[in-house]
Amino acid sequence: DVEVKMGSKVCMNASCGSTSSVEWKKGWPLRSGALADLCFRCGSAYETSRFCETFHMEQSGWRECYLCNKRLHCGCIASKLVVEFMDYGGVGCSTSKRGENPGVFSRLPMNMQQTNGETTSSGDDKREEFTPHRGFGNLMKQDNNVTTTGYTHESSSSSPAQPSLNMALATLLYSPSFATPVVDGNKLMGAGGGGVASSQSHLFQCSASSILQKPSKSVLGTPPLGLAGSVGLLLKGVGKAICFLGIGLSILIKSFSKNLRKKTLSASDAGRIGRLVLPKACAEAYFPPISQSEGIPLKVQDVRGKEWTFQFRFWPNNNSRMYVLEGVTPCIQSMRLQAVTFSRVDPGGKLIMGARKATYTVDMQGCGFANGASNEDTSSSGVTENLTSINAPSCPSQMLEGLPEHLGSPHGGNGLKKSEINGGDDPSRGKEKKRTRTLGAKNKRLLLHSEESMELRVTWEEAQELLRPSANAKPTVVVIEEHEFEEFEEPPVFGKRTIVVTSRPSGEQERWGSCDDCSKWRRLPVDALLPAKWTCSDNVWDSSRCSCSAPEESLKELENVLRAGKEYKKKRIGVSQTARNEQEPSGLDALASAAVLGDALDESEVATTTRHPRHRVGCSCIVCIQPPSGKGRHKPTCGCTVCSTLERDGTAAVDEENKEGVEPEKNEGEKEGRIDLNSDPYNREDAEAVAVEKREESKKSEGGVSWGVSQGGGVLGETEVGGGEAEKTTSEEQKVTS
DNA sequence: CCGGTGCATGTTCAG
DNA sequence: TGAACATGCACCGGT
Repeated sequence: DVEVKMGSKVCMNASCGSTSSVEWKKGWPLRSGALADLCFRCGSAYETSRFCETFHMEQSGWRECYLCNKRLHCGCIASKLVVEFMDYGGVGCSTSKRGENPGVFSRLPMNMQQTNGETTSSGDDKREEFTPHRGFGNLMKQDNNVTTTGYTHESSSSSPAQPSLNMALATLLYSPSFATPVVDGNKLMGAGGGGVASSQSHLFQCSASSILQKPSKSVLGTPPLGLAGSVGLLLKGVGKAICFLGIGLSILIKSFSKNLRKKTLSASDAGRIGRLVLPKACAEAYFPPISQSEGIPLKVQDVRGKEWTFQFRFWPNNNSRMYVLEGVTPCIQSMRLQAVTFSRVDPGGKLIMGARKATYTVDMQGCGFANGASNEDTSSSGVTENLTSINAPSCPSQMLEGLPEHLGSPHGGNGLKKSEINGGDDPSRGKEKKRTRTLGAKNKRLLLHSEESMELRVTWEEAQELLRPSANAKPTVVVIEEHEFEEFEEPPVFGKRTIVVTSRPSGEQERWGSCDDCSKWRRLPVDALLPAKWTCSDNVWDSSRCSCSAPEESLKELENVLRAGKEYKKKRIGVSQTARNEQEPSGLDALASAAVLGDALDESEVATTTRHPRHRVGCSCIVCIQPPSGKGRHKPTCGCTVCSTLERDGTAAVDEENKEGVEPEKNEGEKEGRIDLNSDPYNREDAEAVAVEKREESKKSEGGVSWGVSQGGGVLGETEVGGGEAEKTTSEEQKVTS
């Protein structure tokens, strides 16, 4: 079993990854039926039961063998083959149990019968790769009858190869509080099982393989994600993730290998009922097998380590099943609070901002304007009201705990005044909870439209232009439906808007930024990235103009450009546009409303809903503002605000934007009074026209803030922003050619 | 009366 | 045509 090849293999121990070894050894069984390649060192450790001790010492999941007291690692791929979950609680190692289960261990390859070998768990993204192949799972099934703990694999599976999760790994799915999940009416474990409540017999059968092998349009290639900071949920120990992304109302169910499934949340999913219908294939591939309709509780961990418990169950449906996750509302809502997802779409580099109303508003308030305050400080604006309209979270603390940690960003000191938004209050979570219960939709909207919040009125375009990846953010490229997204661990920051001018005959570009104090324009490196608050003193690129007292450079070229832009803007927008802007809400409220929830600004559309009789007229909850599916479904070509908004917001929007090449100006013109998500957030004419206006206003006021509200520094909450090239894009979009 | 639960039904889509 | 899915809705229990 030892190969003496060098250089042609990679040690499949993710903690090692060595490509050279004097000897290559075989490790755990792979899905393909082959055995993992291990370098000599890892292979030796594996063979001698020292794998865990060698590589996983610091990881959780260690247990003690009930029989021999040997320390066992029960969370990794190798150990699951050699760890037995005792009916009466605790675990036993293979050595101790072997005699009881010869059917299992006698079939294990190599020394696995004797090893307590452990393999990688350091990289969850590798886990599935190391998953035993289906045949092995079947083999292990035989053991089911031997060491049954009462968990009987469903024989009437709707799928002949119904996958089952490795219950060894799945033990982590069950919290101690669910020590007695009902499956077939039998307890998985007796009391005192310490949460170890399963039979080893249900090996992770690589059930997803059917999906993997049969890619569909919804099974997409993606690099190992590790969730990449997205708002995700990890099925602990299973190497699967459910990723709630703010992009649209989508749920990405992805494994850590190469498959990814997206499920756009329907109104039902995100509605007050709190039930999320799972695609059957996903449910059977990624979730534990269930035989009873009442299902089992699933512990799911989000990327912040927060655990959620959902009830995974099914309903009989025709002759099949409909799998649902119950109790997802708090989680989804929590994600809403913290998850505004910004992703860059290629080609085009457009930032797609997926946001939900509550989320966005909260984030916006809580970040750039919060002076470090938590963004759960929804304050008097009642931004969490919308949650109430759906479902009060069962675990508000979770909602709150999941909020962004970046609120004290150094970028956050400028811009809108928190006190102007929330009255200077810094309510506790309890307060927020209280408000959540008491404020209604109308209150919220009224408040957001109030004068206090006027400074929040940033247009969609403006908001997009201000978003930048945080300085140290390194994107993880995720491919979703053939479009690459850059996911960032760090939330975006609000940067200062600058202008790139291509004014020289050589075509060389220049970037200009204005001082927040004196409004003088300063020439910057073309790749400069200004913080939200930037003054002459921060001008490290030009020592002669690093003070507000220094004269401004000749702006002839720039001003010509800006003037031209302004004229163009005036032509295009016209008087009606202005009037519209005066009447219609704009800015964050509109943006937030339109982003996901549909254009709630169009009250008439919302008010006429009859889809949810229990919802009152004007209800703007997520259920009511989404176009119905089924009978009342809107046509694909439906141009109503709800449909268009949802399309724009979701990954569907990504497709649309790329496929259709929507002309922003046209759409903007067509949808008066709305934040048009079709519009190009970097509409350069708009940007420049605005720039001219702002510039002139600034000049008039002698020292006013150049860009009005544009300095909102800080960050959005749990946010991803396409940003590795944000500056590039920004420069492109704001480029002005003379 | 209201909200939760479980199932039925209509629609869409893939084979 | 059947499977999958979204959601409508009847029923039931709690308030």
